[in-house]
Amino acid sequence: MQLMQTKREKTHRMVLDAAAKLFSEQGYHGTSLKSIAEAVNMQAGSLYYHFSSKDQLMQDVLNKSIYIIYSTVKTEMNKLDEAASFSDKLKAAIRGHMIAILTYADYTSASIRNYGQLPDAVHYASQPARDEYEQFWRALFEQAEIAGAIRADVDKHLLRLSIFGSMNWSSVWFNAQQNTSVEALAAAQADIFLHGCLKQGQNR
Amino acid sequence: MQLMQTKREKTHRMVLDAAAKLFSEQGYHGTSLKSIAEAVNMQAGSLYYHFSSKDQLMQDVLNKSIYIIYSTVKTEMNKLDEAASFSDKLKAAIRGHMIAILTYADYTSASIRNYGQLPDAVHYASQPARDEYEQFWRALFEQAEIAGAIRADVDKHLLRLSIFGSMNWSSVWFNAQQNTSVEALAAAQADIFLHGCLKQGQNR
DNA sequence: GTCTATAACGGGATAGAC
DNA sequence: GTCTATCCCGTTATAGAC
Repeated sequence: MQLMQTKREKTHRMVLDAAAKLFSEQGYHGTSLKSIAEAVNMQAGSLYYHFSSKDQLMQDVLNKSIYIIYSTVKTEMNKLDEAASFSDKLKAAIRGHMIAILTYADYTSASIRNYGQLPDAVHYASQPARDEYEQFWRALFEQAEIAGAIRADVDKHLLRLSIFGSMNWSSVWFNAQQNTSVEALAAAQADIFLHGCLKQGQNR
Repeated sequence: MQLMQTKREKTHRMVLDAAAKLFSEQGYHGTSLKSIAEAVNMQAGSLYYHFSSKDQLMQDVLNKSIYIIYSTVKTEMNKLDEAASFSDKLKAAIRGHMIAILTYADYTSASIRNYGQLPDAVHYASQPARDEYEQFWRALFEQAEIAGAIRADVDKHLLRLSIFGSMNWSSVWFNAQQNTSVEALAAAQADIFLHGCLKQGQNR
């Protein structure tokens, strides 16, 4: 086991962190290699010792972002015992996704905010990992439907996309919010999607 | 009243339409004036007869996008009679926002997807209009709270942001979905936020 | 109104010194 | 490993012809 990082590995990581931050703030095309290099006190040309191209850099940010999100969600799901209800599972999945998104905001928001605006090659290279994660969510709602946990007239497909939209959009506004914990936020998100906002038995 | 458009006005609009489409697909920084000009069979230099700069072009796209969304929402709200419940109002507001977003997808998605990735001057110039629209939604939920329509333990602020996230994210995935009408989609969105997805009285 | 030509600049990427 | 120097290309914007 090799916990000590070589200088090469440390710098590699610092560059990737800086790239993620700038890609998330200014977009892929709005970020120059020079600005990434400046963020780590280097010259632009030096980056090529660590990365073969700007595309490669973005690629690595994307892959890391998807890995962080999916593995955090898996961790939260694994905390559940076998008798967990659909509500518990959805809450855990949302908690994992939100923790990942808001804790590793540079990576995940770089991924989310540049989605669909990247060179085709970069986009396609990250598609398989994205699909695999999406498949996890599809399965979650399919199981819930089979178990009879969700209303029959709710479109599962739309429900999933709605939840994704809410969660992902939080990476845009979260910085402004210092008062709420990520855990509380995730719980409140889940509550809205599980029970809606109307007062019980009320329709006004 | 002047319905006839001059050639100048027609071309101006065609250029703006092309810019909105490309800004939405490739982002502000990823879009060159040359590609906008090509989309309307012109040379890049000729655009400057109609617009003073690339920033100005983006500025106009943003303003038009916000105007379209807010005015469509107002139109839907005005269709309600005075006795309308909070449910009716929320449904109408969501319907208006969704109709605007999905019908004028080039403009609205150019605005949504480039949010926070634009030059400061461009961003700030559109802030007042954005704030005004946000204020409409804030007021909607404040009235609902006073009227006792929403659960006391629901965070109004988060609820609004969640709904915005869901709606805005739909501009990312909607192209893939040809089977559902915008009206039906909006109604389903509203239903999820009003009533949640759980089967009544169920918590599994 | 639109064209062509061009100025002025910044971008990604490479080569070789150290 | 990082630097400097440089190549080559695309970008925004302007000027003047038509």
